[in-house]
Amino acid sequence: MKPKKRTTIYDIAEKLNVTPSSVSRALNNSNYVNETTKKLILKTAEELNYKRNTLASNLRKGQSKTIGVVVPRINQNFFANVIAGIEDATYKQGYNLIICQSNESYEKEVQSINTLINQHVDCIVISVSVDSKNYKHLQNVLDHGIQLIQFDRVVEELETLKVINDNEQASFEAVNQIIEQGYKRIALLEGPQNLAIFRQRKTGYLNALAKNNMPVIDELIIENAWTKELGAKATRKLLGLKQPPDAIFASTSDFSALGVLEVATAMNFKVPSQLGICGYSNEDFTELTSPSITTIDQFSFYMGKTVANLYFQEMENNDTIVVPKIISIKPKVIMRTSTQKLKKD
Amino acid sequence: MKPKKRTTIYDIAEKLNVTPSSVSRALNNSNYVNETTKKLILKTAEELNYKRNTLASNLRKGQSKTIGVVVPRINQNFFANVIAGIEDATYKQGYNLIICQSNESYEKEVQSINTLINQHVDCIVISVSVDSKNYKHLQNVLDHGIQLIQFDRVVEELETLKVINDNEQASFEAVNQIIEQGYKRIALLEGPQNLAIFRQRKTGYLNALAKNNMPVIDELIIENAWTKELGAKATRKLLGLKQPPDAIFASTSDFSALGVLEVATAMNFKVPSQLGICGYSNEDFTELTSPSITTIDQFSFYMGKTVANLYFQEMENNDTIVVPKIISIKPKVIMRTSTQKLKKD
DNA sequence: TTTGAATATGCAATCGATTGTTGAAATTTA
DNA sequence: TAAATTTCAACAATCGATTGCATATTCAAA
Repeated sequence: MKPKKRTTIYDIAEKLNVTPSSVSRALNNSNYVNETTKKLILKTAEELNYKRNTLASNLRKGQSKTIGVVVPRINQNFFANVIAGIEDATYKQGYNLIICQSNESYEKEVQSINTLINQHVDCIVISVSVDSKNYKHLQNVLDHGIQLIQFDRVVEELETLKVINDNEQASFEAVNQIIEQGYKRIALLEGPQNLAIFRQRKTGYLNALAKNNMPVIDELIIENAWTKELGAKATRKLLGLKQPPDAIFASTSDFSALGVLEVATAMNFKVPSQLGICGYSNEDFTELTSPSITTIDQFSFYMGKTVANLYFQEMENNDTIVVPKIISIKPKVIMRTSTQKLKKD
Repeated sequence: MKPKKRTTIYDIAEKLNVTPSSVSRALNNSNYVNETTKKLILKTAEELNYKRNTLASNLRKGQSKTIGVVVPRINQNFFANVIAGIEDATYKQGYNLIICQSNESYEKEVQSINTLINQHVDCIVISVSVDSKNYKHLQNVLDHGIQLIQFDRVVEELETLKVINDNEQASFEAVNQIIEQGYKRIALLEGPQNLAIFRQRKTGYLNALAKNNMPVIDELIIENAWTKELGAKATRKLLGLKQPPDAIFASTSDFSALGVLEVATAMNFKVPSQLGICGYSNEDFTELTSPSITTIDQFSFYMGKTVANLYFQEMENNDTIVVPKIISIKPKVIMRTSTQKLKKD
């Protein structure tokens, strides 16, 4: 590929015998150019197939109109939807998106952050990896005067803009509904407790038990069961107990819930009559399994849009002091067959 | 957010009483700096929390180490996986990804391309939208000396690097296997024929019929049935025929196949005994439906990696002329329950 | 006709990093 | 000791666009 010479404002200027300044002004639709000259410049630019060099422009203007996004995995439904939502909103404002995935690795997360700082992005949007050990790298973002917005998996101690789900409330409601269906021994598959979202979901579970005067049974709470495989493993253990649970709340993810369902089916536990199952995230597949899986919808696309709009909104009152703001979106329990012990009304 | 002053090479230079040139050379690990000075500069850079301004660097060097990606939808499994694959490979080379989604709209596709040209990306990777009317915008990419790689949905007339699936062959094999299972009247749901991939899949279908001496029955070929809803609609029509098909090949997508399955179930057609169903793409959900859906795996993640590596490879022999190269990946038929009319061996 | 304002354009510095050229100092070789 | 060579660092131009300041031109008002 030969690196072709691209037309610049100098080329246009030379051709028309004006200065680059005027060309620049014309292209930026400034008032300080004669209407006739402006039209002529625009026409010539078109003819020469001129494309502004954003690099140069950004360098001069000290901003990049670019937002960096760091997520654990691009190809996970929830994150893909959030990104789609962000893209949808930012595109309309003429902003670009640079996407990085951390692959749940702390090192890669740090490197991604550094790249984005180097790129002079105007804002960094992040959902931290499980593996996140500390938040020096996030502090660094702030130190560089770059707006930082955390979503979903947030570091609570760090005071930044945040868009989160009300995990505790959602979890509380889900467990409540499970109890209403008549389940008595509800197991919990919990996620890595270093992440706030998983702690909150656990709290919601505990609160629901307490409200219904149900005891907390330690052997029914399984740590770190947040993938399909770990969910399956946990289920094998749970269903092998002397007193197995009659419902399993996979608070970590729908993938985990899928593991539960597969093992339950293999072990000949009838779902939902003998075993209720509830997941988290409303992945597309949850309505396609048989039985379909009860889950919690997080409004991921909307979440993405909210993140983007939060940024634009904060941009506007840039003179005032930044108040760490938290937007909490209330997720919705999607009741499906896997927890329908009672007949439907 | 106050736009903080960031440390530049000038700050470092001033502090150490050397010139910016030396700082630059030290940071780039050039040999033309004294080893002691180099260490000192590196140490000071660290202390001052220096981060290279990639904009300036890129402007000067005339390259951006950035690859632009345009896909119809980010949050569609196939594309998300391809992107993840691209990201995986480019990240290792220190490249960044700018992602745009066309939302299947020609206008947005053109705009996205223009943005990427402005951004001086080194390469543009695209899978065109259904709505793509012409390819002036793609030609424009080439005119600007930017490497262009098309994948999956490619414009055949345009001679660029391409990474595609062998759609015809895959389609041929799938239909063959369906025939081997004993199905006699196989319907085809075809996609918009302006896209080559859909034409190829149709050809594969026709070839398989011909090879098995089976007639082409016009009323069994349904145009433009490429979403879940259109797939469902087509199925209602097909199953209402005097002589309904005993198998439906949704060559367009798994979503379409899902529509088929739902309608078939609703209309009390037994799958696979009365009706065989085959989709395309191996979306995650296809193994979770009941029955699970036979489909074709396109190795999406691998496809992404291939695209990225193709670029890096072409970069190396940049002095030679660019030969339009096509890499064809052979997809794999995933035989599942939905077409298992015969007992398994 | 003169003054003043409004309008248009040019000049030159700037954003931050890179790099070819040049020259001084240090080192090696004769 | 002188000459030749190597090593290191400074200087200055450059990438392309933007913008504050200064100047020139035009036009209307006095």
